[in-house]
Amino acid sequence: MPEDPTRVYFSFFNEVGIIAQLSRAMFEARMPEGMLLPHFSVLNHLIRVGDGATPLKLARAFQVPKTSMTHTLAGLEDRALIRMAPNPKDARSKCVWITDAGRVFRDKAIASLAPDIERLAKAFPAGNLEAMLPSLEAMRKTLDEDRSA
Amino acid sequence: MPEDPTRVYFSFFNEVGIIAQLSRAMFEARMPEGMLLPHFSVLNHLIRVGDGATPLKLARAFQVPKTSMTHTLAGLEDRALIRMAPNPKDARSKCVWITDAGRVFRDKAIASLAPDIERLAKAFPAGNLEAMLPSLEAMRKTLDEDRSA
DNA sequence: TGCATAAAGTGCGATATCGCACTAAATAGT
DNA sequence: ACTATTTAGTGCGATATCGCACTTTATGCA
Repeated sequence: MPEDPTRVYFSFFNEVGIIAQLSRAMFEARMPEGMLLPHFSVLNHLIRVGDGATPLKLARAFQVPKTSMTHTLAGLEDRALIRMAPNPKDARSKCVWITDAGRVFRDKAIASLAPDIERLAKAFPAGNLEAMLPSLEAMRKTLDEDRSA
Repeated sequence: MPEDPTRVYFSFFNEVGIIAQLSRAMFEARMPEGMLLPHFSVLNHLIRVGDGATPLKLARAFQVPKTSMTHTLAGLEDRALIRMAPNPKDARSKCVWITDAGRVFRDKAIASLAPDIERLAKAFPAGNLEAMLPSLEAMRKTLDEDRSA
């Protein structure tokens, strides 16, 4: 019974959409007033991948329009969690550096999320998720390339 | 090498978030001006699950605040794709019915998405996705129950 | 029955998101 | 070297999203 394949895609994207929504809400419930998931995501990225990248690089990494990244970075800079310096290699451009306060914030945020993760882990062991990661990455890349094409 | 389990959750939610974002953009690129994914999703739901439900029921089905659903339904009603009638069982409430125009719109939308799905299916066969569906549903339900608790 | 509480829907305000178009700077092609 | 084109970032405007508070109706409880 080869079910209507279209249905499978719709179901998949529907589930993914709701999970994204709910997990984001869960994250943001732990954040201090005005701090949103994108703020945290950028800080996390700066630490994991390294800082000094340009806003455009970050926008591409997160697959958001550059105007959205500008907005997110402005919020982080206002709170002194990042610092924006002119790019010595390109005067049109900037470099984004995380500050000490930014590192502290990121660490605290992760710590504050621990209870949620732990609770989730009980119902949904990490190994279970890990198995899905390669497929999800593949799908993300497919959509990504499709978009650019 | 039992990697930091927290990392796994972060990666998972990160991938899911980007997929949700990109797939939504792909969908909306096919929609006529002003029609968004939530509009389509509601129409699709009304057909698949059946219409006559209240706005609150729909809000819960999609895990969005009821104000968001009010907004989405208003858009659909303005375009005469749904009809809102008073709920005979409860004067506070309403019932949402899909119109003929709504059915036509939904069918056309699906048809217009076919090329995208087909393209995706080449890089990412439906069977591959189908395998993930049970896990995704389980995660969605976990988050859902967690939220209500 | 009468009153307190809860629930359904919406108006309003705040803000995140994002497309468009602009400026300034780099790059390509002659 | 000069001009045309491309690129990085952002201001602006439109709108989706969502929290809060309010109205109206239902429900629970004495």
